[in-house]
Amino acid sequence: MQRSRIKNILSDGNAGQSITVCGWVRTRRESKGIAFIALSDGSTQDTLQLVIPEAAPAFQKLTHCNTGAAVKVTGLLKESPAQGQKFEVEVSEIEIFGDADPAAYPLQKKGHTLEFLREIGHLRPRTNTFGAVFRVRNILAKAVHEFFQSRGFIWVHTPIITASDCEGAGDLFTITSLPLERLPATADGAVDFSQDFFGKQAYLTVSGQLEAEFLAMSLGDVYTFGPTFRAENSNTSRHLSEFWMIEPEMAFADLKDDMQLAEDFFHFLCRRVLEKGDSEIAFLEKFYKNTSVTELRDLSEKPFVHISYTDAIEELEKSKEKFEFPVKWGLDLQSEHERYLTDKVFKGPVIVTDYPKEIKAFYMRLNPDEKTVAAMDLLVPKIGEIIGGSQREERLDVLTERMLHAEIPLENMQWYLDLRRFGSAPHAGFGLGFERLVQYVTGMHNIRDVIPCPRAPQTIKF
RNA sequence: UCCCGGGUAGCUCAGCCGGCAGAGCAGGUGGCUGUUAACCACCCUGUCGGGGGUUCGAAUCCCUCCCCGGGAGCCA
Repeated sequence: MQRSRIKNILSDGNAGQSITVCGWVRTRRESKGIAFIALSDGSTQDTLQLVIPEAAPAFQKLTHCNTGAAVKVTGLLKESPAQGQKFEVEVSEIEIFGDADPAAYPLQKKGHTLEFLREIGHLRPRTNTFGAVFRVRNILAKAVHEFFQSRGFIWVHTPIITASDCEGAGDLFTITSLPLERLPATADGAVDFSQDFFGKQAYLTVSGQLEAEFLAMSLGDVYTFGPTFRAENSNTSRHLSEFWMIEPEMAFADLKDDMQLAEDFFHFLCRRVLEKGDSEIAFLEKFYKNTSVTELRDLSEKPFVHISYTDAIEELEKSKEKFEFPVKWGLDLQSEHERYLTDKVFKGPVIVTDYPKEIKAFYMRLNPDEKTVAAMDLLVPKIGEIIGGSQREERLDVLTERMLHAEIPLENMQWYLDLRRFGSAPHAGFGLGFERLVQYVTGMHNIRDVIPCPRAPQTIKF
């Protein structure tokens, strides 16, 4: 179907040209002798104003042209004599593909709460809010590839179905083709997964990191960008059961390189959103006031604050703030502690490094003090942890000992230990929760509003 | 999973010390020569989340279940 996109019309159109556009009616306003329609086609934040004079044959069809209707219009592009838009289309013909009964269509020309829109997930992308969010999401996704590709990172596709169950990254979904109504059992009553599809228990991945490591240890610098699954019973505005994660992994790199990469990455992403999503951010800023162009500009330039876990604890201990949870070296930072650091002390993103080994994963490299590991978390205001990374333990003996201590069965992990047996080298990487990034950039409070089909405990639609 | 707060018209909410079910927006009809979530007038709208109980009488009080939101934990 021959049609022009509204985005292109508004940026490159010439007054006087004849155009055809397709889209959905946002609002219709009528006066005596003239009618106006705001049309959206999803290509941009702005709507296209259609003007229908009474004399045009299209005027007679307006009763079926309600909010939500899908239409095709042909007309003349003109400079708009009124304030509010550069161009408008004087419509000569209008074709209605599908109307939308105003009495039944849930999206009318009024404000709706995000909670209500969450209940109509299939229609909410038609709102200007969700249009903005999903376009920003696309800008960010593209920027992720641009950033890594420009630096010579190779995009690797780690498995979604995995046999690794030992990452300590939360509960896993088991996938099986066994008959659920009659599961085969072993002698001791457990499910006999040897009869399952893969001959052993299989899961949906909670992270591509371990696989990314062996790819980094052969291809150099790599990154993953794909879906991740956690079966945790988390009911918060920051957790999803299915989310997208980005995990770069670099060979011949230490924690410093890792932090530099995270910072450059974050800066680049913010810059791209400002360049490509300015009208989306401006809209979200105007309506929700949880994000701002100035803040993003700041984020895209300002160097991150770095603080060690030990110094962070000291900072928290000397604060007069009343915390619900205790602050003590060796205990993990709680949300309230992280928020204090980002919102009150440093007023921006903070990288916390060198956490006690007991509270971090087995694969993180043991520091010379033998008490802490070369880990780093990027904390941002409001959201909290958005990136978690580390230099990986490359020494076979140290890694083996830490795995034994963490009670990780070595027999399934020989492939991982092989990387330390043959041509081991320092390497580092991190994981970035993509939805948290979108959340942070758009200012959406609830993570369920930055993914088209959110999956969470007791929540699955479509 | 735990702690709070909610569920009343299509949407947002008032009514909650028991006594006839309300408002704004949306929608409909009419008016208006250029509107910007237009404006003005009139009209329509109910399983008061489900079930049980107390009472002459329950949206309102009690029990219970379901759902939604906020916070916490876990994490990205």
